[in-house]
Amino acid sequence: MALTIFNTMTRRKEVFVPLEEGKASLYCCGLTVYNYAHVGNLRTYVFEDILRRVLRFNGYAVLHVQNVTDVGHMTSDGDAGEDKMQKASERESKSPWEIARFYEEAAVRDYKRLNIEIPEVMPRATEHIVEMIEIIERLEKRGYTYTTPEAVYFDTAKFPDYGKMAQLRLESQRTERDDVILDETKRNPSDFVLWFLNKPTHLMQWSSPWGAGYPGWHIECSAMSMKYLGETFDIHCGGVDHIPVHHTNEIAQSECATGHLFVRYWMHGEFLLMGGGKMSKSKLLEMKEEERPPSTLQELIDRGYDPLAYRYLCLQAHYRSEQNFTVESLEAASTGLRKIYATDPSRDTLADDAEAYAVARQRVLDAMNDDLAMPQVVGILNSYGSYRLWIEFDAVLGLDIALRTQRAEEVLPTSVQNLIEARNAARAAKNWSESDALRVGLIELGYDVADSPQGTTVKRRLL
RNA sequence: GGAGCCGUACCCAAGUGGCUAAGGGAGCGGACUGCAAAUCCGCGAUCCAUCAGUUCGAUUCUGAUCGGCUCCUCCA
Repeated sequence: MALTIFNTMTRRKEVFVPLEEGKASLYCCGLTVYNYAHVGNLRTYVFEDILRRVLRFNGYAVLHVQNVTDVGHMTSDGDAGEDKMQKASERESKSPWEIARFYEEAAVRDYKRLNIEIPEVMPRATEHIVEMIEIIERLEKRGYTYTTPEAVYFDTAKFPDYGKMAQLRLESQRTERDDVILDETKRNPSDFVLWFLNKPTHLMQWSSPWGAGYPGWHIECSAMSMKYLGETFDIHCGGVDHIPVHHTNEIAQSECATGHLFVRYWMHGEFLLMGGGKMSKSKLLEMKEEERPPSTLQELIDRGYDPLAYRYLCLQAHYRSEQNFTVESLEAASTGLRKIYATDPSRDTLADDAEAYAVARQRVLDAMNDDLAMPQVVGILNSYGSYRLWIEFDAVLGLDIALRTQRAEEVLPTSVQNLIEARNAARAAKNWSESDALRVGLIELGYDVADSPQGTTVKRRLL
């Protein structure tokens, strides 16, 4: 089965045909570096990692770009909102640049722990101001902009296809809510900022043809994606929340600047839910201690979970479905992954039957290529329980199966050996209380103890 | 006010107009063990929120109702 992916633009599954044979260009809206990535962010990055691995499994050379948003932007298009970079900067008494680097490094660390492959290019917004200005100039030349004392705006009325992907009906988009601050200098509510002007309190400032200021939020993705992937490229990813605003605006400014198609396939990852809704600080605080799932990868690790258990959990829900994240589901994933690691290569009957193996392999491949149906992939793999099959598809799953199963062969430290000897002696003497106490000691050190007719085996716990 | 999504066993979660509604975890039964843990084997929804309708036949299509969520505002 040819690789098929769901394109948000057409709302249909489409066969993936790249622009250039054998190559796949991929841009993922990425890191905002004013705080640690939370597990919800990470779910989306895991999805994108699976996508790049599936593309490669299908033989494509992948060029994957993920931006680093290190410019803070105002919450609203006006001047009244809070800027998250600036806020973090004040909170931690560091410059915005230091904040950005710090959290960028933290994110890369999370990536590695989750076996998320580092994208080939991770451009920083602050290092591409020139490219952004160039695009705004192109837009200006073509008559798509207007300038007020507040900012240079994109005039959405000039782009008839505006809001096409999000299926926005602009006439009914007029917000009724009073918590949204409107910028009175805008011509249309949907117009958005390309370049902010006259914001003296903003810490990051650059000079531009329109005056000192800083870029609007959306322009960085247009500038950096086109710089590294070309004016038209294959796949653009992000969270579903980006569909109505961010990606809608990216399409508008990119296509108006170049005059042709920006992205061929749009893919969006759904949200991770906590406590029945999108995760938020207030919601987390409302939850009881024992029911509150970890919200960052570090917290997850501190609470004794393996990062790959979280990755495995992500694989068990489809990327286009919301996923409930609970302590219980994380526990379940953890146990499930441990059992995968316990798969016995010597009992792999499927591996010896070439025909049956080919059938099984094809089933998995078909599921994987059907819009990344990873829950089905995992389901099929679990039902076969074939070590060889797990290993082959671990190239996509990224669960370190070969590595972890081999680790069980390692030599035990002498302190552990001594405990085992002592316990064996106690067992020979049928001194069960002593034997049990020694076993507790071994378990506390992180070892599994198993007594069988063939003797006692002790293995380090993997998860 | 507008747009859209979802509701499958105790939990997480696939799926299909009609063969036995995946898979995982928990639970239960058994094997193993001195007892355990781990592991292995077996069991689990006559039913897919509710109510109508379309259909020879619907969990899967349509409509309504109830419940939950998301977006329209920075957001994965």
